[in-house]
Amino acid sequence: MDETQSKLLDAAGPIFAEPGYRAATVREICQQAGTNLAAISYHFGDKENFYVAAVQHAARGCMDRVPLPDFSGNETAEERLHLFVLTMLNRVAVDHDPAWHAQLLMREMVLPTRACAEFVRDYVRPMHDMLMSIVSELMPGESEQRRWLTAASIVGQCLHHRFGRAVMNELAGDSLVADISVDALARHITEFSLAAIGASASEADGRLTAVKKTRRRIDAASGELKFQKQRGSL
Amino acid sequence: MDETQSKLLDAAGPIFAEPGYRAATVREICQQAGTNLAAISYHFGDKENFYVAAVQHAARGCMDRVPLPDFSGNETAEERLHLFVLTMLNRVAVDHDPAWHAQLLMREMVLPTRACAEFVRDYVRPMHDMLMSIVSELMPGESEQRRWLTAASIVGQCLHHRFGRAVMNELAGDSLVADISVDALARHITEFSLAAIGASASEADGRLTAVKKTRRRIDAASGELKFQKQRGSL
DNA sequence: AAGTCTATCAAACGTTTGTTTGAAAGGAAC
DNA sequence: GTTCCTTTCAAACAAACGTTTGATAGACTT
Repeated sequence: MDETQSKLLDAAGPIFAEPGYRAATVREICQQAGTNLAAISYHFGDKENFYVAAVQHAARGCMDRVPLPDFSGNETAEERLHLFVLTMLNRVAVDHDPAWHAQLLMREMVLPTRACAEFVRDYVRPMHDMLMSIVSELMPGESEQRRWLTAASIVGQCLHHRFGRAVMNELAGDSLVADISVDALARHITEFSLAAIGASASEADGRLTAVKKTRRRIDAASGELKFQKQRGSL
Repeated sequence: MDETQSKLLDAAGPIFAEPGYRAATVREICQQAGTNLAAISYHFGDKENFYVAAVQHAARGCMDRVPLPDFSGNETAEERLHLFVLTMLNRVAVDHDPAWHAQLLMREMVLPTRACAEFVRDYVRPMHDMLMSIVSELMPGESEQRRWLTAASIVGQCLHHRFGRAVMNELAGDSLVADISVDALARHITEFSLAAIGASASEADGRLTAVKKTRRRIDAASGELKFQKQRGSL
């Protein structure tokens, strides 16, 4: 990977993520990257190809920063679900140092473009497969559609704390009710879902040693985990 | 309301909803509305004010089409939750005749603009209050934050079938696993949430007469309830 | 040392953008 | 019929956009 291309992709992320594709100008991106105006056309052909590359770049960055947990094999399904939820929240709901990785990917999810298929294949599919295997183990004998719906319920709970953030902040006002740590959030979603499935949530709550280990690893890698306020513009 | 303004707002909805604010041109909107190019500047000042008006217009349209249920008072909390979920899904997850109402509002939710505060006040807040009262009745004695988290879990499940639709279609491929009716979806989310809360889901499932009545009313008002594929462009 | 390929640069290109302008048209009031 | 106010219209405006151009400099090959 050329150095100029890296600089362009890094500079493009926040600009594509914040005001969107159309509002982002190649002039601003190039200026931010410290390159010439013609650099994008030269290296990527045109703006649209460059955007697709930026989405892939964001997906790689997001996966590198918060990798999927690799289970040793002796965790219970409940523990694995808790770890999955925690990982997912750290990927999408938490603003890490460069916050635009997740922002750009979430934009791609709601407003899919040409980059969507690849995004699903590289980023979404692995998470989906992992969750489906956990859910299948938690509710054996159920139909595939019921497991699919259950997975959708779990994912929806996680994603809501990204997509609904602006509205929830507006809704909560000065109340501290929406101010909650990622760990508490993961615990709630896990217990909520386990109770819904019918498994014993309290049973899973007792032995979460593996969760604590991974949580520490994520904390160390990502530094600040607090939520940020966001207010967009037109 | 002037007739020209109505025509402009109606024409603007799908154009603002589909490619977004920046990509929408006043020329195309005016041409679609059959008005002169200067009409938007004349009646609304500038494009940004006009966009805010379009969002308000969409919110009114969406609330008129799928009004909140007015409970007679003798429904159980479980029935009320089921009705609420069904209403919410019909508002956000289903593409009605003019599909752009919900599209524009969901865009406003994820990418908030100046129109967000008013959108929350008029559209989101009433739904939130209703859900919170139901949840409070379902889990008495719990802290406000736990009720808030529970409400977020329920709302997140509903919204996911709008925000995650493109990705879920891509994920499901040719499989029919993601092809599900709104009624079945509402039933799943309601049972899932009731089980999570700890209330008896089967108890609520037995007597859903009020639900059936309202569902018929919604069906009659909205006609086609099937999901639509959507594939965006840059 | 001459030739070749690649990357960068300032400048300019043609288009499209939101907005403004001044004239023209339509009523309502008197 | 004259005046006044609102609305519509075609035309033009300046600004910003993505992209292209031709020149320049450097690195590598022969």
